[in-house]
Amino acid sequence: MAKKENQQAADSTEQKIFDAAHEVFTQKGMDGTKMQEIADRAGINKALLHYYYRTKEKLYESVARAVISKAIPAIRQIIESDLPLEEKIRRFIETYIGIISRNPFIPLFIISEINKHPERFIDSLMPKDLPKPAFFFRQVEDEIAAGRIRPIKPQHLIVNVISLCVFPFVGKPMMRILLGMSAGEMRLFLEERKDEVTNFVLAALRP
Amino acid sequence: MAKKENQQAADSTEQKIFDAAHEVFTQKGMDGTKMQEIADRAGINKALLHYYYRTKEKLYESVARAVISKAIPAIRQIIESDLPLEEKIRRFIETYIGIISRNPFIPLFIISEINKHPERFIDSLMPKDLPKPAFFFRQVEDEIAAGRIRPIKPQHLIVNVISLCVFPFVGKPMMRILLGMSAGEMRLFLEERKDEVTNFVLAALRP
DNA sequence: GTCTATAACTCGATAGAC
DNA sequence: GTCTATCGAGTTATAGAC
Repeated sequence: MAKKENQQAADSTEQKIFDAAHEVFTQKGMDGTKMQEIADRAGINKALLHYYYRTKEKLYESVARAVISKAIPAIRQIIESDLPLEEKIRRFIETYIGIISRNPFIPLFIISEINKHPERFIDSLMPKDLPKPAFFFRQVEDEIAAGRIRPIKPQHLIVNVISLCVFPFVGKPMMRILLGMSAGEMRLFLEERKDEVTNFVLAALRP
Repeated sequence: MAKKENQQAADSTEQKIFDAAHEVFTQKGMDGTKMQEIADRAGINKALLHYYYRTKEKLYESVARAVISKAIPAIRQIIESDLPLEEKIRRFIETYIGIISRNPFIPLFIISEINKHPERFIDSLMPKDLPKPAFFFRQVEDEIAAGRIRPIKPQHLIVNVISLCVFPFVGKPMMRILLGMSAGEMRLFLEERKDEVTNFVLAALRP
């Protein structure tokens, strides 16, 4: 199992704090998180948190930065690759849903925190190497011009794909209630999403 | 303009408090909201908040209950109607995106708060008259059997439609950054979603 | 009903012993 | 490095005058 890159050994105090903070912050957000809860989960006391990370703010930033910079590169690589469009869409969906399944709290964390502090994210937490969708857009337009897919604005296509991948995880509790599913049924249902989203998107693109 | 149903006249103190609380709670959530800010926005002082709603918790519950019970009936009506499937999908998307456009903070509020306090929602805030998707499911299966639409699990169809409607609004700031849009461009882009989602879904359903 | 003043409490942060 | 104890700022909640 991989360690957090620029962190200490997995069971150092600093790492235990970081892991505990990661868990609590991503589930409860900045405001909802208490330093006491992080300390409890790390099996130490509050004073130590401040010894390693001077303030709650700094600990939060450390977590947020790690979360964001971990989420982006995989996506970027696919978006900017020169795979043919259909294969690119397949891999994007496969990879994206895979990441979210393994980190189900991350999307809502990012969305909530961007909404609450847009400046902080844009100014200091946003990585500089965002995916550049320009090439992907040209690719879509070429396929449309060649009559191989139905006309659609590339921006809408990308937003549609992301929506179909992310939202069912973000809105899981809502969906469960609406569809009347048990926790187990919901898990199975979400596992089907890779195939479902791929089929749905490719079907929508047929000329 | 309609008044909140079971509330006092629109400019009574109690109503002013409720409206202010509605605005702040839906944008900042339970934890992010300060009673002082609600008091300021209502043009009164903190003590009065406690006079009308004994605790912050009770005020929050009052708002949350109103938000949820307002969001559901319009949807329910369409889902359970006996319109033909295509028309039902058209109206659902039209209505749903319309509601969200006019109340852009509501979806994220509901999603965040369900995730933070699932028990509270399910136990005490969920209305009893949830939309019953059973009839809609049968309708989808009939269309598939008749060969009029491509085979798809009805549960996935409904989740797909909701995802396409809701997520772009919830993830607006993220989408703006990714697509490099100005606030104005984003507004126009979201206005196109009614048509885009309708076309996309109906295209995906072609046999 | 509405206000001012303040009590009671929560929580991030620090001091200081070991 | 780690702990206990405590401070101090900020918030919810109440007491009491008008």
